Amino acid sequence: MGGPRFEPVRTVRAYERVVEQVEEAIESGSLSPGERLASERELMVQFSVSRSTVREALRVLQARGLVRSRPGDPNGAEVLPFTPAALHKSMTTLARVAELSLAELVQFRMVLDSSAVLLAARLRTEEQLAEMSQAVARMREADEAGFGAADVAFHDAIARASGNKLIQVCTDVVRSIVVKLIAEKIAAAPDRRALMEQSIRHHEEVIAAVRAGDGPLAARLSRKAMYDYYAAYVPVAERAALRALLE
Amino acid sequence: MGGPRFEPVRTVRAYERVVEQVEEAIESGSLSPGERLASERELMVQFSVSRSTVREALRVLQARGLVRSRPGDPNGAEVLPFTPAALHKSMTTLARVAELSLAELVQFRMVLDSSAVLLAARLRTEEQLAEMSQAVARMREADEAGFGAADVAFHDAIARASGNKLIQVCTDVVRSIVVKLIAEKIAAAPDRRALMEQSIRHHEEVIAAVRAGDGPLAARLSRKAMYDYYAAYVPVAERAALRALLE
DNA sequence: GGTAATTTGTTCGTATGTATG
DNA sequence: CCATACATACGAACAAATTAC
Repeated sequence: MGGPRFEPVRTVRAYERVVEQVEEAIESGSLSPGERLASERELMVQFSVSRSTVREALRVLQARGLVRSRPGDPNGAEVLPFTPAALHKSMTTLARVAELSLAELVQFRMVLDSSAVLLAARLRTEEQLAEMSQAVARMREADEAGFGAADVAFHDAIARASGNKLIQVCTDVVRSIVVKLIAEKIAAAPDRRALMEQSIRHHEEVIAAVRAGDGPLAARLSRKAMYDYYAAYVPVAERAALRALLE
Repeated sequence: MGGPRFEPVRTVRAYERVVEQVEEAIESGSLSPGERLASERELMVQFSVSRSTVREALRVLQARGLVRSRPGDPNGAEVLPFTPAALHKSMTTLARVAELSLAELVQFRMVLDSSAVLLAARLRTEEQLAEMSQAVARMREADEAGFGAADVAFHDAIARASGNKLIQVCTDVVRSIVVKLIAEKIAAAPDRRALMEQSIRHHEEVIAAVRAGDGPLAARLSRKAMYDYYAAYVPVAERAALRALLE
């Protein structure tokens, strides 16, 4: 005994080796968005594997949102710019199989959004502040269809002003999941118009606090705004967990 | 003109149709973890597609962490219990291709962890409080190798006590990414022992605040603890963004 | 323990629809 | 319109691995 410490061998499939190499090339930047991979027939030569193996690897890379291939394209598969599509997909799956409640999703939004607004109050530029104001202006002038889009633009401006790309991406992903869950309920709300106007007032208060540089106040207002907008769709028993964030 | 409004047709690949059906079965619960899919040869009959198509679909489902297949397994592919592996993968990819800085990752941890602790101060059970104390006790008695594991256990107990599964998963994913980024630096820190003791004191203060039910205090202490532990590894220019969360 | 049967991993060949020039 | 090259999809075959008898 006392010999070399061997490690268990994990048999790694051929297609995985292909995936690893292409993934590494993309994530390290040696393959940039817009560039093309070689054709499948060429890749099978470069990797010394069969066509099927190349294709299985491409399917995995496509599922991860890294490349896209189209039939007939004389160039090979296209390297895609990063999109949070894969993150969105896995978080949606999480929401379904882990049975995330609407309350948990809204609570998560309250946390991220208020944190973004706290940071934005410190770090925002004048341009970003103008974007927020313009978004709210569009919310006021928009019909019920355009309201949602302007609201997204507002929250996205906040998230960008936070200076944290991870907050920005997660905010966007979770927001779209929440909206998809209750879009019809929101559209069918009897007091839709009143809710929209209340939301606009809340947004203006948040902007005022951000402009004044009062991060903690802006964060509190942001949480309150989100609670008032979504609480009606959350079962009564779970609202207490949301209110715990309102102090 | 004035005829029916046709919609653009998105050609959908055969393997995608297979993926959709299996995915729907799993996410809706009609296929549960531990259950088996039919063998590839049977699936090609059920879906009326070739074996290659079945395999491409299985590769995608495997990449999403929903199933696993092993060579020779007389049962088909196994439906897996949910793990955040896919979420972890896509967030790691995000970190690399979007060039997330360590500062952004630590900032995100500060936001999530302090929110979890804020909620935990309200919602924790006595058992969860005991788990936190036990974890800190293990941190004190552990060597430098066991310290990290006990620290993970502490933060996981906090996250679970928050009552929000999304916070719990994201905390875990981002933590592991951060640790992977700077594990060697932490291990090589000259004042490692002092940092560990300081961290233990901070954790005890957080527990005391949670026990007292003072969420805002616990949250502040949590942010301070994380800042003190990680700031040394963050470039000086980016530390200001972290301090913005310390009020 | 050894052998047979079945399954996945992988390869190869072929046909078809599609995009480019 | 045609020729070329491509991705999509199918089917047959062999190797490697696992289970069950």
